[in-house]
Amino acid sequence: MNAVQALETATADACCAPAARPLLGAEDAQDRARILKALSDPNRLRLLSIVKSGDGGEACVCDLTEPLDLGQPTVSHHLKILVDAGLLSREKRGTWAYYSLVPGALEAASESILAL
Amino acid sequence: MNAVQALETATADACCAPAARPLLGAEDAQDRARILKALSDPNRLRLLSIVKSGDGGEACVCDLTEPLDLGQPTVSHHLKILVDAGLLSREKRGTWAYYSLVPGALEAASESILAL
DNA sequence: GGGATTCATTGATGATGGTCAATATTCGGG
DNA sequence: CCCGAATATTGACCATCATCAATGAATCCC
Repeated sequence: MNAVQALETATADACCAPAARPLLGAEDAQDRARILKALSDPNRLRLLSIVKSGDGGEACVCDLTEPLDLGQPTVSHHLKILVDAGLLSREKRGTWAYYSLVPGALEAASESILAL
Repeated sequence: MNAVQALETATADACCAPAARPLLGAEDAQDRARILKALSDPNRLRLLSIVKSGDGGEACVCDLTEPLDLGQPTVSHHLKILVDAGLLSREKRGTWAYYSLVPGALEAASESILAL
């Protein structure tokens, strides 16, 4: 289970609870912070933006290296962080690796802020 | 102008643009990342949660130190980060400092994720 | 099969961040 | 005016992070 999946189960649990004493539990907070940390880098935000608006909702690494003015290893590193956070999914077709948004992941992250 | 205010003007500019080449500009990305970075720590999320649910929508430092199991200087440090990010506001009454949510700030942060 | 291409991984480095102990500051009360 | 309480600030320490150069792994094409 990746980070976004953990987040969704956690927020589902919290939806009907009458807000006990520690309003936001330590574990829940850690789950949410994990996702938000992946979103807290400007280059990663731009990566998500490019992927989201890419043709077919996807983009390969070669499309992402140039507009960010970063080295290819650095871009791969950021993409890995986004995949590990459950925000992006990776599909390898031939020599190329195509990244696309995980459906609902950004909405879940957004909700984790509103539902504090 | 704090970080949330900069974020609001930036997203307002982007709302009607036909999405030029660099879909999310470097400066806009940096503004959004600044807010999200303030939200990317579990203890700060819990601080926001406690403040939001506090009596009158506010809480003083003495109410925040114990439930987080952190030292008082650390809590003050986190609160300063949240204030600088434009998420919390500080009002000193007597010896106590009361923190409260800046209206619309969480909603703006949430939107900065959805509007990638 | 060999070379070229695309991407991931490793290792290193400088910068940033979270935490605490100690100290400073500000304010109310006697 | 001085004392105690609440909070902020400073300095230090260790961990994490963003980045790059170099290398490795997988795939396609001739």
